[in-house]
Amino acid sequence: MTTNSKGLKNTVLASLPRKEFARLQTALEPVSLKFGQVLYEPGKAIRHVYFPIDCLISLLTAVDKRRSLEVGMVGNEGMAGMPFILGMGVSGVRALVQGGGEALRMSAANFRIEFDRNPALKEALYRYMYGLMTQISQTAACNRFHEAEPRLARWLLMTRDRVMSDEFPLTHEFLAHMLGMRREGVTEAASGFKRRKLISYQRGEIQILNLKGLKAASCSCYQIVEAAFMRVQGQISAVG
Amino acid sequence: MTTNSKGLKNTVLASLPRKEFARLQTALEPVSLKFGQVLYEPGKAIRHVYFPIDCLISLLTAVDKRRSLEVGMVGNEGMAGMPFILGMGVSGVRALVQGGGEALRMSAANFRIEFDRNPALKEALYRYMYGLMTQISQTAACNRFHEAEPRLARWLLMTRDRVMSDEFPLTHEFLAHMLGMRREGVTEAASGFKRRKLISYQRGEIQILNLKGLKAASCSCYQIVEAAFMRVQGQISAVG
DNA sequence: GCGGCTATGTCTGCCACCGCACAGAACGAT
DNA sequence: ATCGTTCTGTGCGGTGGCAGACATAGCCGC
Repeated sequence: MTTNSKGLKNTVLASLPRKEFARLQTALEPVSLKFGQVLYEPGKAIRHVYFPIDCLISLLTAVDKRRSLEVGMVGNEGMAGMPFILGMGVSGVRALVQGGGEALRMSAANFRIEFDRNPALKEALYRYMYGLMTQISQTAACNRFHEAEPRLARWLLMTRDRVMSDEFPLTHEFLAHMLGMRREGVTEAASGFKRRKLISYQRGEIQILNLKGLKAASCSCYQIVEAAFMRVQGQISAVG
Repeated sequence: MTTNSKGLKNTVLASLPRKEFARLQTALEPVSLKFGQVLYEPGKAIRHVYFPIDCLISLLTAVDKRRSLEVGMVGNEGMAGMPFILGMGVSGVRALVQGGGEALRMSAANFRIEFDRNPALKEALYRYMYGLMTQISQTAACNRFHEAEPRLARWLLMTRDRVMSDEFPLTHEFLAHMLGMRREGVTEAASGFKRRKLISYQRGEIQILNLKGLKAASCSCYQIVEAAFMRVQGQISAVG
């Protein structure tokens, strides 16, 4: 039930002791999320929390009608609906399904109950929260300092890690919204990668051809963020 | 004990029921923080948590030797050492005293104990965490999209709100590190404000002359962030 | 009151990215 | 097959902010 048809699973849920997970399970409901679906809107109430299995959810902050920026990415390493673990019922950001796939969801009411009486879940989610904070902080700096190409590369790599596939549907327009730049800028950066045979794409389908090359083209922020998640997942607790 | 000589106080502590605060108090220790002091380094253990009273702590992410960016600001509305409430003992960011002043601090060990058995403190801090997340997300977008002048204005306003004074020590060099830009860029933006009589400054002392004008010169991110903190402070809980 | 240090002012070239405009190309619907 | 739509490619002028180099001006210690 944690795993989908391909044997993938949500690592937060997978980290729970069997007994604690068993209690959760009855309240979890498998759902299939579709590309473009909007899960949360800023200022609006959160109805469900989502544990991605092989889908990908983007957290976006908008500054005006046209311009937005992705501040966080939620894949199978985490959960969407973090305000809830802080006792808040409304989202501060827009949550958008950026890669379609399966997830497990739970109603807000059920989650509140389960979260309160499931210490292992609590700990796992608080630790994930720390990783998410690190990710947000790092991407903030990245988006400020680094140029289009490295940022695009980082983004593709992080997406790949979360959807567990070298190929995913994605238009330049969409990428522009994520990276906080113009569609033309994305085209330029992407066509550079295409020419160098790092990726290929056509009409909304992107494929990673040369993983190593893409990593070399990305900024160090990629490693930093991924390392941060590794760290929070790996250990029992960093508190001495 | 929550209040300093000028009657200012830390709002997190002030929000606690008298009884719960009383228990905390024995473990709290008043300290005077000096400008430039470094409280946390990324990857290093956190020894104390800090509840600012009239000082200001900056949370910074560095991308290389020269370039850094402020991702969060902690004043008397919050606490420094948030990883601790997530069960982590190391900081992900650099914490720097940006405005000298008084604070109450508690050792990591004591905080862990108090935090665990003080539900009111827990709730207040989790709610503050939500506000901090909003702040970080918003400044991420702001730092990406908005120009030097509005960003500088926003930063001065946010600082003013937290140090509770229209005047504070601050060099252009320092501001540059906060805003993720060059010292020369800060000089240019600041001299524009000076010419327009919004601020005045000389050798590391900045003074706000025209608050309204400065607000008009800042971007909307200022209101958005401040409104977010108002919201988390004002209510019992946003969960229905 | 001199020399050194730190803070601020200004200039010159440069470049990544923006805004806009438009052209081609792939796909879907009828 | 044709048309409209969506996606991608590419050009052009403009500009904010970069890098670096200096010049000036307060402040400090001796």
